[in-house]
Amino acid sequence: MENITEMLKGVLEGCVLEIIDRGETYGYEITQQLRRLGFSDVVEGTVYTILLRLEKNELVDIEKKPSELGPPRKFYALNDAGRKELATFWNRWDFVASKINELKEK
Amino acid sequence: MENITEMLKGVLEGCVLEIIDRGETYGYEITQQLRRLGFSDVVEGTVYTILLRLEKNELVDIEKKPSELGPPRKFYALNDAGRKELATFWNRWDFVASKINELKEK
DNA sequence: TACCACTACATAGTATCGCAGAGTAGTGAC
DNA sequence: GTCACTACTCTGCGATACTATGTAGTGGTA
Repeated sequence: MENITEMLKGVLEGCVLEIIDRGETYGYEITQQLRRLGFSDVVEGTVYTILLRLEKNELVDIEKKPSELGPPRKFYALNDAGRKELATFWNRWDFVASKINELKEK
Repeated sequence: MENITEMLKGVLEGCVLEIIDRGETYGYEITQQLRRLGFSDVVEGTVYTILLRLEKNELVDIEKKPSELGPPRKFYALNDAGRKELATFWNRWDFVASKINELKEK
């Protein structure tokens, strides 16, 4: 799917939060998951800027662990604020999606 | 609903296209419709920038008509390119929405 | 030994979009 | 003659995803 960039604004960060909530993970892996999900054009740089933002906003706990396959990994886990933000995100999504679909249907 | 600004990016323009497709209309009226739909914080400035963009991208035909209630109105109607863009928008929306919901469900 | 592929993180700069804020104008009511 | 409502325009800003590039560790292979 082409040119979904603008539509991803405000939702990609929520997707990253959701993925982290499923279990401690790291940037490279998150990127792969998003690509597998269907957002095949998402690149690492995008995910890392989101992760740094989450860190800056204190929504995640971080732990650095060595990898057997390359450089050390930075593992992310949601803290309380992160879980709260995730819930807020889904509320916003449900609201917007329902309104858009309402417009679409009738 | 608060802070849905980012989530509206790439979506609001599509909504405006859809509203115009329902029948020739003008900026002020479109703003009212969006607010009635539930996007109550949408302001005129936002809609007008979208309309100017649609005009610049040659997606609409424009006709100026006098109003009995105030200044003359600029009526917008989709041209072929506009209808094509609208279809593309809904394709993108269906794709993104399905992927997000997929992530949400499982 | 040299090169390549894959893993893994970082960041400066750019484009796009919705929004805030202010202004201009026309009509009618009180 | 002030106010409310209708109606359009414009400048500048903040947030976000993307582009492009760089760094670095590991393992395979020729």
